[in-house]
Amino acid sequence: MRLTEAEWQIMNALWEKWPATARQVADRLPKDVNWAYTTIKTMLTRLSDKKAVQESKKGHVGLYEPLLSKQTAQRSALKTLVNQAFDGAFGPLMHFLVEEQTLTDKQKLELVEALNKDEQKDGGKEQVQ
Amino acid sequence: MRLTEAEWQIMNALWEKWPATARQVADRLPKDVNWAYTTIKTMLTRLSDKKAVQESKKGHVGLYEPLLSKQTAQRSALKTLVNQAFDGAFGPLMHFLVEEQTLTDKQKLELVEALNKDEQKDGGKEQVQ
DNA sequence: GCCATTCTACTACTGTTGTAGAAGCTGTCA
DNA sequence: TGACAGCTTCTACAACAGTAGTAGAATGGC
Repeated sequence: MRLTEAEWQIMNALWEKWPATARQVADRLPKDVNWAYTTIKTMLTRLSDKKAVQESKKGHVGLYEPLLSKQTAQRSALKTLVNQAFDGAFGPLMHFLVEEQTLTDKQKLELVEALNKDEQKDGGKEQVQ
Repeated sequence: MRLTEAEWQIMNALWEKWPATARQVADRLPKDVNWAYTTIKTMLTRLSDKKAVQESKKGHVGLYEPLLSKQTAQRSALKTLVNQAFDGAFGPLMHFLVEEQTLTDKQKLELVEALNKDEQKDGGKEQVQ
């Protein structure tokens, strides 16, 4: 499932807490996103057409909830990125992240920690320090 | 600079080796990309309009070369992804990469190695370029 | 010199995305 | 009971993305 930029905004707002009405979604959008209410409705309808969200009615008011999980969407966005920009392999992406002034030292530290935790989980071999 | 999916294909072919003619770009596209020659020309022209490539003439034949580096394009694609899908922070992306069955053990190893190398580099004195 | 091939420039069509106005329901409060 | 607030559906439309046809200029082989 492919989300457009605007759709990500909506979905992010929805993932935050759901079910939600269109109004609630609107209220949760970043302040710099100044869309008309109808714009949000349109987006939600389109997302519903794409089966990324599900709409139900409480009275005459629409309630929305995600059908697509954030994780799944992230996974597929990442896959698209890797395919189109990093020769289809994670290696180059990793390389890029580590080498290309993209990560702060703090982030590198976090990454090392995450990896260590992961290694332990996996059965604990050598540690990174 | 924002590249569309089709534009990535073209740019990838161009980054491979340049300057290149439209024909050469066409020949380098993945086999499953079956675009008419004119489609590639159109793309190259659009990329030239966007200043992502530069066109020059050798006789009446166009020669193309990238103005936008792959690295820069990667960086900005990554930034967009992180902003839209990972709450604008690299932490969640890292977390995702490490935790979500995305990385093979081999990739993790590579990553650890890259990080270690990087630490050494950063830990020492200034770099000579 | 002429024809087939190969380029180039220009134009066009289609679908998708971003954005929103208009107008019609419904519940509520004075 | 009627005015209003707030919701909904419908409709629109411009910009962009993907894709390619057409026509004319240049080139190369014979």
